[in-house]
Amino acid sequence: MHTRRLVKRSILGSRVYATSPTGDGAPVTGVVQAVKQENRDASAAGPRRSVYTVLLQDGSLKEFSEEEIAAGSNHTAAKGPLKSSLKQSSSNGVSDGHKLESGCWSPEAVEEQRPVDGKRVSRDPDARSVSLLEQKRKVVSSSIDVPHARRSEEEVDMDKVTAAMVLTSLSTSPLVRSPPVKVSEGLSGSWKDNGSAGPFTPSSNSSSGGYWSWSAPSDQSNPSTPSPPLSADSFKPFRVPSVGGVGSNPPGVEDPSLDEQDGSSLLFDEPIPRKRKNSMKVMFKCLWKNCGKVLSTTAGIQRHIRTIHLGRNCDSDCSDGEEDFYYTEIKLNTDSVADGLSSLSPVSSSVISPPPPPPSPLAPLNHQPDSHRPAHPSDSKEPHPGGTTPLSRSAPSALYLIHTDHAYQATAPVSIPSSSSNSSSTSFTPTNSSSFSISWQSPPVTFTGNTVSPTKSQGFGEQRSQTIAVLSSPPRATTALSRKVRGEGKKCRKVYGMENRDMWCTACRWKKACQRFTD
DNA sequence: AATGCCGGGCA
DNA sequence: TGCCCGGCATT
Repeated sequence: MHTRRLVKRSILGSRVYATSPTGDGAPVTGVVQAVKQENRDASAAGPRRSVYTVLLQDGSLKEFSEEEIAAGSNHTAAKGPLKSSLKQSSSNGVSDGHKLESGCWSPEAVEEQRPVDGKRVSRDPDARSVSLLEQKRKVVSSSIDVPHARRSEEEVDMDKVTAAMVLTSLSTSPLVRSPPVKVSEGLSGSWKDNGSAGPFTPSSNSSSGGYWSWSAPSDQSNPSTPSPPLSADSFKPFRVPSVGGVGSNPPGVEDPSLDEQDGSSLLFDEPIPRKRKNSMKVMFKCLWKNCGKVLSTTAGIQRHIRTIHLGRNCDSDCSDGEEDFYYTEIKLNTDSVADGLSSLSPVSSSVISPPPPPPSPLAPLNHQPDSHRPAHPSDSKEPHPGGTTPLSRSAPSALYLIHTDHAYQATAPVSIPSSSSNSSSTSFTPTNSSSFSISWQSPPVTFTGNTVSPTKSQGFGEQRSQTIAVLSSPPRATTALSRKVRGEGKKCRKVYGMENRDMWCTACRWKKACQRFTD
């Protein structure tokens, strides 16, 4: 049966070589559009039993006898109209042995080939009818190409329009200033490739290297490296609805708009629920001893470190990237502390506007060890303004993400007081120059160690992002620090159940942290 | 209540 | 070191 199907497929739509109809003997290529049986179509010029209607390269249809053509291996979609030749065609194999087997088309075979055809093919004993359907199938599939192409163009246009609209709305929105950036970013590749460390360079601030990380807090699984699969996954869902399921669109044309939609969808629709919360501000904190300077741009913080602490005056070009060691990225949820934090950035608080805040996400708090940095002062607790003790807890409010180029930079838990009910703006102040410690007022917060590496986009590939998720909760800081965050994924117990305990990983069997389904 | 897993005990 | 389990935290 398979062979039969192969034969059928090999003839129709196949590229063949034929002697030139002009008579000069020069070989021409064409695509077989139909096969006729000579005894049924006496008008056919073919001397033998089969006549092949071939669509030639110039678009004309010619009929050839078997001897006049040689089948090629390649299937090529027909591009021209074939109606005239369809009616009387019947299906045949390439060789004589196959072509006259009128009964060779078993209903199953036909059904299998045309599962979507509403008509009952199997009822028709006549092979010609069957082959007619086959022909139609070919024609349909081939004729689809044309409309598709047209449609995709329209779609692309629509996408462009949509993208433009989105852009317009976004760019005019006071809350969202970065999307325009994303557009340009999208051209260079999937914006998700930024990972958690992807630098966004606002068009208005490209030189200063303004940086917005749009990564999700929980993107820890792929800290800094691009994740094509992921982006592809998120790509499809949007692509399908927007393009209408039409395949084979010119990628070059379509991608930008797709990125656009994808991006906007990510911004507003949140395809991957837990991964796309980004109502965060990204700040960069100088980790230098006795310097808690917080800037809003990587360039700024780098410059600061380079000039102030490293004593270098040269441009970032001559930087060896050492600055990266001395600052950390702080991501913080802006939902409730945006205002309080705005006072944080002495430099360009205006530059950072709260990203579109989808209601607060799950709050993994990524915590950066600071151990490596020179004489880190932040171990000392910053006297909390409100007189509350560091561990005092009030209403939970926000979560903060602290990103660092190097996870080992920060060992001491950097705690950020979430200003919730009281002292919203005062609780988080780097003013205490000696340390940038923050005290917890809110429940579990997760710091992610992520590569800040603004330089990454500029060719600095050396920074590796390392993500360490540490959960610390104020109430039981001691135990919480040591205890691992409960994994979200399925564990052996869940997967295999108690009855299949022998299938568990050893860790699960020993009631230890699961090693098989790690999060 | 179920689940995940740390800490600790035992062989 | 491998194994097991009490007990706690989290869901």
